[in-house]
Amino acid sequence: MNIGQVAEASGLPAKTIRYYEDIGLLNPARRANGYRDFGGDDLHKLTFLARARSLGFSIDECRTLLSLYENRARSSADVKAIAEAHLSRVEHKISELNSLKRTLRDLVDHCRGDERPECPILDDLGRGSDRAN
Amino acid sequence: MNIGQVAEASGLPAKTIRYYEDIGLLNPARRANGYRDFGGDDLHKLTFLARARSLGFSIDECRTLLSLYENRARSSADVKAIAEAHLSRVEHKISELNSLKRTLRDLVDHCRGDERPECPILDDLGRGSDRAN
DNA sequence: CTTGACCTTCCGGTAAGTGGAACCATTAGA
DNA sequence: TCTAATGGTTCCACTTACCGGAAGGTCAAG
Repeated sequence: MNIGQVAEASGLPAKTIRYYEDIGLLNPARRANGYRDFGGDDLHKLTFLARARSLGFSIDECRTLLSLYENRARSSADVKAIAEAHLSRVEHKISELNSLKRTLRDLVDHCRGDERPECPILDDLGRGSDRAN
Repeated sequence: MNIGQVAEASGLPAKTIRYYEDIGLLNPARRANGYRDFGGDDLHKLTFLARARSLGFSIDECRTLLSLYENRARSSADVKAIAEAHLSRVEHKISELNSLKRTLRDLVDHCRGDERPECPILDDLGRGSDRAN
């Protein structure tokens, strides 16, 4: 398959696929004309990567996950550890964003949003860091 | 004040302050010896920026916010619009992360995490995109 | 006079790609 | 057969918001 076809099939942009090859996640064969020649296993890797990336795993985690995927002697504990670490990162981020959201909501709700210059949002930003959060 | 002192006072690293000058957020005076010489207004700007950045506003938004802050003829509506846009970005991100979290939680909960290779997480990643989310 | 802390600029790197230029290959149509 | 369209190729620059480090200038203290 040409790159356009695996791009279509995997849902990843061709640019991204080339990039993945560049950083060594992939090693597709080459034809005589220099074109990449992707096999079914390459496509499979790419869909694996697409899914893993869509779950927010970093490229480095994807690399490890992929090697575990291809290693029949793996321990599921290793996979789970990566996923749990990622999950707690996500949970941490969510709580950060929730606290951010409350602050922003509060600021926004107190601003009239009219043609006048008075603005509690700017007041907050301008008033150093002596606040309650 | 020297950069180390405003860094201390604003809570921003000196590197960041130089960067902010570089991208035109700031224009501190210079002494004869080439050292930056920060005034009270510079420090005020920096604390404004530190707070705005900590609320997750982009540098570009900070630039706009700062110019509104310094513009006595502003409309609070302009400020509010920026904050609301940011708030909805945050809310959007939160809901994305929540759905991600559910998926990851589900995957993690179904993985034994032992020394055996069987792993529902890898099964999911490897099984194309024919799933329910 | 030297040591150490502080300042300066500049270069490179980060994550994960995206956009574009310049160029080659393949194929369909006039 | 020429040409145009489409789709490959490589390489370089750009993105965000900085951080790390090198090479070197400045300043106060001992």
